[in-house]
Amino acid sequence: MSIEEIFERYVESKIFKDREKLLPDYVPEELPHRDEQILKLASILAPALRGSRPSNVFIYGLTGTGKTAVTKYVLRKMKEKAPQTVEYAYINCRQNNTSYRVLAELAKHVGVKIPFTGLALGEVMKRLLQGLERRRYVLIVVLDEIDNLVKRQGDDVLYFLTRVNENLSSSKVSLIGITNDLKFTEFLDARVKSSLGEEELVFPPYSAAQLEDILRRRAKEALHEGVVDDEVLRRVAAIAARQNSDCRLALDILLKAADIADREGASRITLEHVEKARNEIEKNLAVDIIKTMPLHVKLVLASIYLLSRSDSARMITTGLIYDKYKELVGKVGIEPVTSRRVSDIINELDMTGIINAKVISLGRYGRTKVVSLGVPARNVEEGLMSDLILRSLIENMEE
DNA sequence: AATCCACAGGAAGTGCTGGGCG
DNA sequence: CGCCCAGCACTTCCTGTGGATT
Repeated sequence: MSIEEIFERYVESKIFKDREKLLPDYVPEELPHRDEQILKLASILAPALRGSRPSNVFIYGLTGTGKTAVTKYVLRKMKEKAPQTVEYAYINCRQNNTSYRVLAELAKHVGVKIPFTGLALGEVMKRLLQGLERRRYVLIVVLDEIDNLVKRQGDDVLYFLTRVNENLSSSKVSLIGITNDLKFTEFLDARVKSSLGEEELVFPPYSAAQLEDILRRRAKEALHEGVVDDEVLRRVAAIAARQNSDCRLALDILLKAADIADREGASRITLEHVEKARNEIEKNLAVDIIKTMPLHVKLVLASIYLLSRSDSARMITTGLIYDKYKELVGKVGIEPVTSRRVSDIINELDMTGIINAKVISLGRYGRTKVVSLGVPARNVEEGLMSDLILRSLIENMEE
């Protein structure tokens, strides 16, 4: 296929009308099945329109339940209504996962320049305060995936932000904390907890039927007519429903399936396209994470991988992993990290979902963690193989 | 009922990076 | 220039513990 043909095919796609409408950060004009949450959030935040400080809000809900979309949607509407008095700052705490970065990001919204490293935290807070004082508005700060911040750094920043109004006369600050960890508040200082949780909002998962409805509406915007039928939509909805009813995943699969169909030059999306899309998403997720892991993390993962294929009956425990890891490290000729560190690495891997780890007690034979792979072994292999050191290591072991 | 294994995982500290500020 | 800052990857030292075996 020539380059012209590829471009030509893309320009006059038989599948897409407007591909952007399926991208993850697109917020549609209507958010079906979230009316209750929209109205509640709007009524909580409404005082900002008159220039008074709304209550802080805490939003719970699993991934892909529309928390971020609803929040952005409501704030956008408010800003349209009162562009002079209302301002909002959306900060994702997964990307900005340190106290410093969150404050620096916030300062940027207020128009204060903060270098990305070097300053003392207290200094950043001072400058942020000065910046806020120069303004006259209600600033609504959205801290998305806030659990990432608190678990790693503690709640110092939150404490500062909940009390920031005491030091301000012209501007006001409200907080919206979003998390998908329902037990999150346990980590919080009591004062922060009560202040942040002035209002709470829970986002229940979508039902399969609701997912299907959302998909149908979105497909209408993004795809040409007749490209998907109900059977395909139902299938996508069913897959997502099994995964905690994650709507983002549902849209992701639909997009990928549409991409595959488009690339093949098909005129409709079939169940096979959906199946391929699902596999590809699953694979990419794992492979991408593995590729970017630091060396020792890869080595630990390689140990688990090798153990799981050598003796499938044997339970894989921390001690076994550490022995294998030392063996691998020896072959490469680098110094091993301590077992304490490996224990942390196993936990890190567990959090990504690439492995599953569970503490169990073997009675007399101690207390340990049993580990298993959380994704297909070939995906792990593919991820590890992209690293030259790991590649030669694994190929040697297989002989 | 007591013991004791094989770790789990907390606390504190080190050395390094990449940057301030005066 | 010298000193300070935050963050990260890691070490050192440590206390805690579920439950099969004695």
